[in-house]
Amino acid sequence: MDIQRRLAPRVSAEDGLKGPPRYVAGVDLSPPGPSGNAVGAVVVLGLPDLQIAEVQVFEGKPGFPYVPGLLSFRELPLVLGALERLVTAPDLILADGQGLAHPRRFGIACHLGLLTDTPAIGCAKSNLRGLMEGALPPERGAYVPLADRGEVVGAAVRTREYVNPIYVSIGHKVSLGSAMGWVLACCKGYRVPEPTRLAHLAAAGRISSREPIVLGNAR
DNA sequence: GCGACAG
DNA sequence: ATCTTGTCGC
Repeated sequence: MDIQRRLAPRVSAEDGLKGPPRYVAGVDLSPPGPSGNAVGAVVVLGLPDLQIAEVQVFEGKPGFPYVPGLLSFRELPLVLGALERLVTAPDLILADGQGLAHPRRFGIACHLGLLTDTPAIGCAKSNLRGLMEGALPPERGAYVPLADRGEVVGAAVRTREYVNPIYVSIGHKVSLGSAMGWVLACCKGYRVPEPTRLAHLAAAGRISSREPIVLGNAR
């Protein structure tokens, strides 16, 4: 997509945060239901406690199919709808997908960061672009750079001992080193960061609005 | 041409 | 994203 190639140069890898973020948001989109509608969700957490500060959702019909490399065009319209309902402005946004680790260096985290002019980080559960430079040690916090076409586009980060890594890459207004630090600060016992994990639950309707934190495993 | 392919 | 039982506990 030409839009991605045109916007990619506007991504900033400089740290845009003065100190640690006070509010971190996670965003996600549910799969479409029987009606064809999906739900974009945003969950804002306070740092360093990771307590829920606010939850917002926005339901509608995705206007774009899932195409690898074009995820942001499917997910962002509904996610932005949820973000516009926020009262609590996040200092940092975590997206479920890639940032720079993308064929055109413009994954969903870059797109979201530019559109909101907010520091953003991509946290994907699987790899899309880049090869791990070496072996990944098994302990939490270990990481190896992801290289693609001679550039470091992100890192595979072990967020729990002995579990598969997540793929962290820059979205906007953040350095890779800071991004990895904040992602780890957001991981509390699960493979994925709390903000995106909770956004996933909120999109699925498993989190009502604000107060109760639903327990780990239920069906 | 072939393979790979975030959610 | 989804399809699914038993198995394991770093």
